[in-house]
Amino acid sequence: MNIQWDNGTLIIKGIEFDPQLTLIDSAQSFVWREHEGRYLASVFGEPISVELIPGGLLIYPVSELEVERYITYFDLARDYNKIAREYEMFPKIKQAIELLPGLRVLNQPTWDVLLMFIISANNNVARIKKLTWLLGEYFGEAQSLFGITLHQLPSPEVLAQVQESELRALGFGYRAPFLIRTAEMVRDGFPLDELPLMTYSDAHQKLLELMGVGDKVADCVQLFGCGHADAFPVDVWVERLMRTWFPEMNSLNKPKLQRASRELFGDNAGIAQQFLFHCARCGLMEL
DNA sequence: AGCCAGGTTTGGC
DNA sequence: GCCAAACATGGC
Repeated sequence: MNIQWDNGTLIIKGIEFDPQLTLIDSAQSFVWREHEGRYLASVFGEPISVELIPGGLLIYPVSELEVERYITYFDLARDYNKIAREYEMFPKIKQAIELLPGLRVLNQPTWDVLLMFIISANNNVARIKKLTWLLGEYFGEAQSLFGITLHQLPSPEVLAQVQESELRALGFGYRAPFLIRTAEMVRDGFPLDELPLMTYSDAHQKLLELMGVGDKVADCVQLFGCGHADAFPVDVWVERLMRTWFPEMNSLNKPKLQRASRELFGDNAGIAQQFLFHCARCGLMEL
């Protein structure tokens, strides 16, 4: 990986990164949008853009102090080829990783992931995107980059003050009180910032205290927002694919399947999960 | 009309 | 502890 920073522009060469796949299509973040070849979002309280350039990736604006933060956010330091090789004994995983070059597992702010995946419960990707967008548009700070208006997601303090009826009117349905209740808990001291430092199990148990967070949402928050690469979210697609491609899982109920998969796939279970999930959901591998 | 979507909560055993 | 039903919404 070759990193060049000059006056707010960060150029990274020698890595594979597919912004369309990672930021838009893979359903791990719902804040990004594409506009004329650029991918835009408000992250870490400021607007940011990503675009592919010949031989690399251009990120703007980035201060010199933020370079490391964005390397981490886009997970550019992880060696995905090495992970593929380490899954030699699981051909389905190796195959899935090789089918999706440039897909990376983002390391997003914990709070953002928490909001997006409370919304995701028993919901479809198009509507999760729409509702995430509405949350920012109505309650988050507006910002602008290249003439495009972007919105941050609301802070816990702001969201905790929103009326349930207001969220329901926007289409959040029964998730409305979950979002508000969780915002109150985080505002009142729930230790979101400590989760990345905790073990998988400790963080998982802690997250379950939040309203609207069950096993699956907790795993997503840990994988996409706490750096817990060993978290293994089991949604309807992953349950389906595990039962088909790993028939030994068929005798297990969902919680046991989750635990067994996580233990079977080890420290990078969540990385593997993301590739399997996308392959199954988009029909790249036959179920 | 009925089923599905990156499930969680609640209540009954 | 395990299981079923209820829960909002929109697309097909």
